[in-house]
Amino acid sequence: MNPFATHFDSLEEFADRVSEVLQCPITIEDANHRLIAYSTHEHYTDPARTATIINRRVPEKVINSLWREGVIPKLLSNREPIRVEMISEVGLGNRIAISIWKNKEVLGFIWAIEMEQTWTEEQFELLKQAAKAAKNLLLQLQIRKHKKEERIQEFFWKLLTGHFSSHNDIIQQCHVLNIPVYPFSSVVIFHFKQEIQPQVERQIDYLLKTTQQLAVPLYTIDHHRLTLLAAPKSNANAQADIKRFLRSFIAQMNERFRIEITDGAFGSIYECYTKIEKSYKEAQTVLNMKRAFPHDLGNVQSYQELGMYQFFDLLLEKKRDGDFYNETLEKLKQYDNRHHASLVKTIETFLDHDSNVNETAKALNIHPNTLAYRLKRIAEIGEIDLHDMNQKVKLYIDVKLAKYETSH
Amino acid sequence: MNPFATHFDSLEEFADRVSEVLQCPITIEDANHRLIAYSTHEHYTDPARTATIINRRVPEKVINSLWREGVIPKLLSNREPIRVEMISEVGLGNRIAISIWKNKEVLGFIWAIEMEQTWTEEQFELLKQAAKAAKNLLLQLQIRKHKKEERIQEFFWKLLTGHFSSHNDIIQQCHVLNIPVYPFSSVVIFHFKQEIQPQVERQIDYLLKTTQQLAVPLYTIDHHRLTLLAAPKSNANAQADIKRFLRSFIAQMNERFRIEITDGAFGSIYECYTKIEKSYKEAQTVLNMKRAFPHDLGNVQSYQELGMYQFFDLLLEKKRDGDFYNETLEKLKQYDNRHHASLVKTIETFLDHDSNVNETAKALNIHPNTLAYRLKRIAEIGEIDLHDMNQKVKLYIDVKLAKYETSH
DNA sequence: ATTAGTTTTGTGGATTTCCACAAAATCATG
DNA sequence: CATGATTTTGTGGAAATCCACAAAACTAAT
Repeated sequence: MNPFATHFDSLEEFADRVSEVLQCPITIEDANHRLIAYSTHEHYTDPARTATIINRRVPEKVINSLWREGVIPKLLSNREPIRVEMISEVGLGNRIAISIWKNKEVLGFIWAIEMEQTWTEEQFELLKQAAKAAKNLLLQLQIRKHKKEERIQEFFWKLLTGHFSSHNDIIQQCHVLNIPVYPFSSVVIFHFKQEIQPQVERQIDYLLKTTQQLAVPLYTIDHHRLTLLAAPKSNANAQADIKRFLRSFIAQMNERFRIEITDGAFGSIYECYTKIEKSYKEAQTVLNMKRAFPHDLGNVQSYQELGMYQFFDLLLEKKRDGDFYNETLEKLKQYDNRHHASLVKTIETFLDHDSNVNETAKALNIHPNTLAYRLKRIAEIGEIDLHDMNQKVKLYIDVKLAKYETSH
Repeated sequence: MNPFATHFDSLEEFADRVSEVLQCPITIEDANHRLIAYSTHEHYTDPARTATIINRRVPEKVINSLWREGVIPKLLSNREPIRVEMISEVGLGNRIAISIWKNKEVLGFIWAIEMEQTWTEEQFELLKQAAKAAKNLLLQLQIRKHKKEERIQEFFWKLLTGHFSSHNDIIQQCHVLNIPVYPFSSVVIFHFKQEIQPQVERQIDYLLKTTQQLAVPLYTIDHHRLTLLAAPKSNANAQADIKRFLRSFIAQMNERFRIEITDGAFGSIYECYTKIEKSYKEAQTVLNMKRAFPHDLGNVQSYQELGMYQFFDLLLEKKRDGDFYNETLEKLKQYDNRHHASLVKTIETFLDHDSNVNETAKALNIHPNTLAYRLKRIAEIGEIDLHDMNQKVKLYIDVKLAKYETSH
């Protein structure tokens, strides 16, 4: 006899019924640990549950603990209820949990708190039945969500490609689509090693929905790329917050799902939503430049950090028009060719290392005096004063620009 | 009785007649020391005269000597014949010279060599008569020249403004207009302190026609500016040759005529005549940048030396579009405003002096440790690594660009 | 192979730069 | 004007950079 084989008007009603049957507080989450429903009978409740109910989602540090303890991996691979030992650092009491399945996909979880008495075999059996019953209720939710999701996707692409010209129009649309609005935002792009498969999409969704480092009101997936709108909490260290998010997102995708992300980048942080297009372009520029200069821009992620490479596309265009002939560089190249030397490589490395002789010598595996000699020759042959910032800047840009041109 | 009161078919005939009458070699030059005619009777001839005849103009070093000795100034202010002592360093024998006048303008000169016998009063008188007779002959020459000059002016402006698209068309036009063609050329612009008056135009013409450091096939004058096409002799040190020309032209205008030239600049050196337009634009860019950055570009003359400022117009355009927001710079500016400090000035000077602490401290009149402290603060406040070339370059450009923007 | 010219590496000392610490001066603010 | 924070200047020693000189290695010709 199944106590859940009746019709429920809402998921709340269902949660209350499960709670009644099992005599303990019940929480139902979706696959991304968003709160879907919770029982309201008066029972003891642990701090983790309270926090979950208040924020309408499970706190990130709780999720992280559960991953570390192997609880969530077990739930994702196993249809049986499992007992979860107390994790007092994050306020989690003794729990019983079970995942809700549809075919091979996890739709959500039911969490129970194990009260004074240890659960009987019968109680475990009842929880399994509850999980089966929850499946249909969750499916209905999902269908409603999918329809909305499509409209949101289209809206996001319009934002990215600069389809709107008024900030207020955008805000209004957000309200209609129930997209939260934040004061500051930046476009983030991740480049994945493999093309992103539907299963990975769910994993991405999972991480984005569970992260609380910053808000991700919108995201979209396209081939190898995940593009999202990131809203840092404060403006003060927004830059740093986004960087931290990038790092942890890449790490978690790898640790939890063995998905490799080759690269991540983000554009400037803007207040006006019409600037999302610009931020998107900037993020793309960062990715392009990182591909062209993997060595130079290895740990650059933001458009700000891109420095002089910000305007390389502009310069390349002019260079293609035949401008920017650099006499010094041409003379050095010529010398390199005629005497198969490597003056250009030498000056590039020297400038890469902030004109520091020792560091450069190490990087080139040559004696510091050798470097000094070469620099003397470079100054002579290229007719350049290596203590003149303007000349050095021009030469540095031209060297890198020449590389950029051939890398295209 | 005037022995020159007859009709002469050519100036050569006239020169021979003067030579006959005075019993010595005669050379007639225009106001720019170009050879107009010379006598062919067999007499002793000094090396200076030989060289003049072969090159069809007086060698520059001879002209320079004559200026230094005060001979030419005297000829330009005085209608009497004068005796010129031998200047053996430049191969000049004992000479008698007189200027040819029309109203208040000197049209040219007659030079005689004083042979063994010292000239009599009568001979001086005959030379004066010859000078008067030469006037009409020279005037006819001038009229022919003026007409041609107008067509050449128009042609030069067309070249400067990119009116022609084929190199060969241009060369052909040059042949028609009798303009010599050179393998390499660059556009030079001089900016004069005062608007250029007709009298100064003649002085410019004089210097340009007499210089032999490089060829000046074309030039034009417009308000404060003299624009000319300079053809260096060799390609090897063309850059240096043009620089030398600039320096000496400015010096000579000042020394000889008390005319002040505020600035001079030149574009890249091109082979193809269609690139004259580009060289002209480049020279203009140099002048504009020098006006905006007098301190930074004090002794820059060529487009090559302009370095990174070459593309400032391009960058400014983008900056006006709202790109190139530099977080570091904004933070420093903000700090400067709030605490009326001078971090921006400090970092600018530091970068101006190639990141050299001691030099910068001297330039700012502060203790090196003060500078070190400020640099530490700059790194903290601007969140910049002052050993990262890329970041430094970006900051340097943005600092200068901000100045450029306000200077407009 | 020889040879002159160029490049690399090594050595040692003069000079400069860098840092840590501290005192003095200045500034902001109640 | 008292106070604490920030900035400037001073001192001295460790570390690094620079430079001159020379030997060795290498190259490109004859």
